[in-house]
Amino acid sequence: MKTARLAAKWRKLAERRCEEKGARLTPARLAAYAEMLACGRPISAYELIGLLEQRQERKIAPLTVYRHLDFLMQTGLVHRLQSTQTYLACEHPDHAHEIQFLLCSSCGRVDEVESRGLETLLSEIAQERGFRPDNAVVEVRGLCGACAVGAQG
Amino acid sequence: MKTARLAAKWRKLAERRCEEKGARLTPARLAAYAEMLACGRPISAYELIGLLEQRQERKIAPLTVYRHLDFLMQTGLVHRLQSTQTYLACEHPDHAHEIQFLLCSSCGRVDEVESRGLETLLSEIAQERGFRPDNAVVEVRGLCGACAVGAQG
DNA sequence: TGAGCTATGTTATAACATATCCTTTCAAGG
DNA sequence: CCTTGAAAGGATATGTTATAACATAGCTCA
Repeated sequence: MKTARLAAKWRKLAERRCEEKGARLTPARLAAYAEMLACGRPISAYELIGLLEQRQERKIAPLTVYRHLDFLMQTGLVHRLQSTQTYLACEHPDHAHEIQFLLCSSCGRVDEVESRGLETLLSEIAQERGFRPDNAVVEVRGLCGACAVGAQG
Repeated sequence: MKTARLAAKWRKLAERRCEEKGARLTPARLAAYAEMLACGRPISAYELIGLLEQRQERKIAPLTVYRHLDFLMQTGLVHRLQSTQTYLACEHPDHAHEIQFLLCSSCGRVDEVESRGLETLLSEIAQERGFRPDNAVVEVRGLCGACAVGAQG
């Protein structure tokens, strides 16, 4: 199966992650992952379908891609951005952890942030209210450094 | 137009908010708002359509309801939960502010939280990265107090 | 009155996601 | 080698969420 070019580093990472989970890194899954890494920005499931169809010169059903995305999210290789219904290859895949995102409204760039302080504060807020948190969606929209400069600031 | 029963308190609030914005609180908008308040939990746009159709005994197009929801969100009377694509009448509509949510996975209950500390921390995190924040989505999923107790907590 | 604005209505379609059912792949045990 | 069962993949259809494009109604104010 044709796949996007994939640096050895990322391939090994994906293999390791799958091994840990006893999951199979099939060609189709690897192809989806490689495509997302090559793309480097958040894309919708249907954009991913388009990219894969172009690469492989055949039709791919939505369900197929959603299954691959689910798999990649479970293995921590891909994140879903809830506020835009898009998916993004993880930039810091060396650890599994809670992540927060900074999304630039102007250029579309996304920064992953890992703030222990934020996680702690969220836990405290929850605890005060007797709430037992499971996972948190934190997505901040605004202007990234480069775009903020351009926009007079 | 038939509308759900709406306490005077909420009606006055809606009128005041619209007046502030120079916007018109039409019967259709009020009906949508009343329905959401009566419902008391987050619902999808299409659930709202169903409720309104039942109440008014006529067909309502999706676009109509989406326009009402947009209006109610702009006036701060309704929030959208990004992680579930649902809408919720604001519980604390006396002020316009950033809000965070605690969503119970078990009973569906949603708590609105207003944490100045969290806003500050998010600003700091953004600033460190040269990011200029506009708005933040913070939605924590987990178990509310009541459900956590039931679940051996 | 009528020009201009806001709101609403109608129809169609785009965009995102899942259900159902069947086939293929592949590793493990006979 | 063969079978067999589980996991993965595929085809088709459908469900769910949201918006586009265009027409009509009703209010406001000169």
